Amino acid sequence: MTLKDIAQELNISVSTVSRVLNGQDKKYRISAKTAKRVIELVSKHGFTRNQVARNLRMQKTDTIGLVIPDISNPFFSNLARILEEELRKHHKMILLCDTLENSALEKESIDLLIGRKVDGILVSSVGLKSAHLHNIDIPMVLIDRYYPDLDMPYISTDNFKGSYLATNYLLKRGHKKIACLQGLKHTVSNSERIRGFLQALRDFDISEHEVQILGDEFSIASGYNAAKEILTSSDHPSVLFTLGNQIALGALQAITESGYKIPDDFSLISFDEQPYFQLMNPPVSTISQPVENIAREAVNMLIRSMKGEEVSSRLIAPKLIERSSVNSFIT
Amino acid sequence: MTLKDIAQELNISVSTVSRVLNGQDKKYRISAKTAKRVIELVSKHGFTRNQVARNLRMQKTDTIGLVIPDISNPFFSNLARILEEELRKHHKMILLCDTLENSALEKESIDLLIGRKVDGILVSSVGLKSAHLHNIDIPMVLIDRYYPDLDMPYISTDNFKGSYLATNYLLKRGHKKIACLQGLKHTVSNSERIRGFLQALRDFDISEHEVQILGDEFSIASGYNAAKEILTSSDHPSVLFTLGNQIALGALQAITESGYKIPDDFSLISFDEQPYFQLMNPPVSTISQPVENIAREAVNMLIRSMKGEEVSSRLIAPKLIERSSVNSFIT
DNA sequence: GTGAAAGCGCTAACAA
DNA sequence: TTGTTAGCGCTTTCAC
Repeated sequence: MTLKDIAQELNISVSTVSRVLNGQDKKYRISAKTAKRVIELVSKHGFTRNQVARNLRMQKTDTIGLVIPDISNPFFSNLARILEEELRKHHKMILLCDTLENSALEKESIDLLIGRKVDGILVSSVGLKSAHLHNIDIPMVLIDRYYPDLDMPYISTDNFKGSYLATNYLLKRGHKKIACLQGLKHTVSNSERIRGFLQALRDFDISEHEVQILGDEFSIASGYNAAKEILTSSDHPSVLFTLGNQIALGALQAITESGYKIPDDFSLISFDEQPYFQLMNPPVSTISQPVENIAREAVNMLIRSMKGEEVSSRLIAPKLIERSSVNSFIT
Repeated sequence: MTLKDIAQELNISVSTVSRVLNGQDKKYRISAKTAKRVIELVSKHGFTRNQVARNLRMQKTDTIGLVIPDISNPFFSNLARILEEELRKHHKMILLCDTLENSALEKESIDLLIGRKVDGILVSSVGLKSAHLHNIDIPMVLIDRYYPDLDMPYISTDNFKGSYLATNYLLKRGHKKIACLQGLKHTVSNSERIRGFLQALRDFDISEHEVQILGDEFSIASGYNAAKEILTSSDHPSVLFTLGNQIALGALQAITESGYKIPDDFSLISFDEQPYFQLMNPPVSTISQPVENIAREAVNMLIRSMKGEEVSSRLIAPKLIERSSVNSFIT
């Protein structure tokens, strides 16, 4: 069923139908009677107008591309949930692209979104390179994973600060040998967290040589493997600092399997709070990211950017949640 | 940039450009030279053809609507991840609709998807009523949440069986007073789980009056509140059976806060395995849903349904994962 | 107060 | 081997 069908059935023109359906009957001074006839027929038949045709004509789609590395990671699924909610307020739908932390897929996804003429793109870039983000003339906001030197607005946790906070906390409690279990190298989230980690060490006059940095993915498997390696090495650190919630899960699994106890044998602190951390044995101290703020602000920025306004990037400070997974050597 | 621009620049017709871009140059015997000129220009300018126009002309969009109650629930985000991966193999993208467990939003979402002319819809229905799913002439597969008496293919966990399995396990270990913490009433997942629970009781000659059923959402908050109510009541059950992963998280939180120990004070078993359950104190026994199978099969069914093939519904049996959160009174 | 018609960018039937 | 053209369903300018 199309506007044309309705027009024919009522013996009026498609333009009139279109106008009524767009609530422009006042504006075009269409008689209340005609408007009523249209409305009634439409609701009787349950007609929904063809958005594809409309999008083509209007040169906009009311669709936003969401490009994220892994929707099954609770950090991103929480983000997605709020983004969706906020975007709906602006009558926009989300085209979802999960890039599986793969740069090639990310590039491909963005090309697909451009072809589909989305009105804007929210992307949490895998992050190794940003070439595919240049010269895109669709409003775009980087979220969580950004490129500091790319001229494109971003909104993210202040990963440096968060990591500094965590490391400083460890150092103040007398930890000197720290093993840092990182995520995907060369992503900003990871390198900023590493940077914060190293800066805190430096401020405490601890040499980088006393710490270890292991792992290569924001995944359970990577956390598990890295932790296993640590546990079987002769030179034990006193604490593990995991740079993501999934990494922590993997590390905890390895520790549990090996029969070690937290915090007696190893302390643990993790980036990226999740509800289950407080229920672990013992409850795990974490750095909590302002997911809700990030999501709302991202939509805000994108919408403004779509209106042609200038928007400036922002980093939001995370918080330390102290629980009982970190031992203290200071009396 | 459009096909027309390219055509003009090369002094050929749009149809030739279109044909080359669709890889139909052989079919239409377009000279290798012409084809090459097109390809070169296109790659030089980084042209992506307008899918909106193409979709209108082709009467299909290569887009699938995904309608789920809560993308932030790990069960659904895991599902979404695999669905996305599978659909990409068929060159389909996902339009995401999170209904926030709200029937009105679900109806609205489906209408929007119909307007956008998606090629198919995957829906995990909130479930209270199914009226809005009647008379939809787009291929549709129900996933996880279905309507048994609606003539629409579905794929889901066998919730009855899973719940029976869990309850039977409890009963065999001597539990008689069970508190069941349910999710959203009138959703199939919930009512089937309740049915399995009650059936197991009946098979053990235990009266329904000896058990409690509390809660009303698949959320942390609902689990927390229900558990609080149980903990403060005079008539303690020996075990909590939570019907969803989020409910379990809430219940565990309440138990921990109240200072009770699992399984000494209360036993606990939960529907819907997640990685963190094995890391709890103590590790929580669960019913594990075959998420990956469900996702792959859903896509399979939808694709076949889009080809006009008949597809039949299926329930997949879940598994019991025994850990140490359930006490035994049998010696 | 309403209608005719152009055109969004593409594909494909038909023509040459 | 390539071009012309109709038309997908809608919005909107211009005309009456």
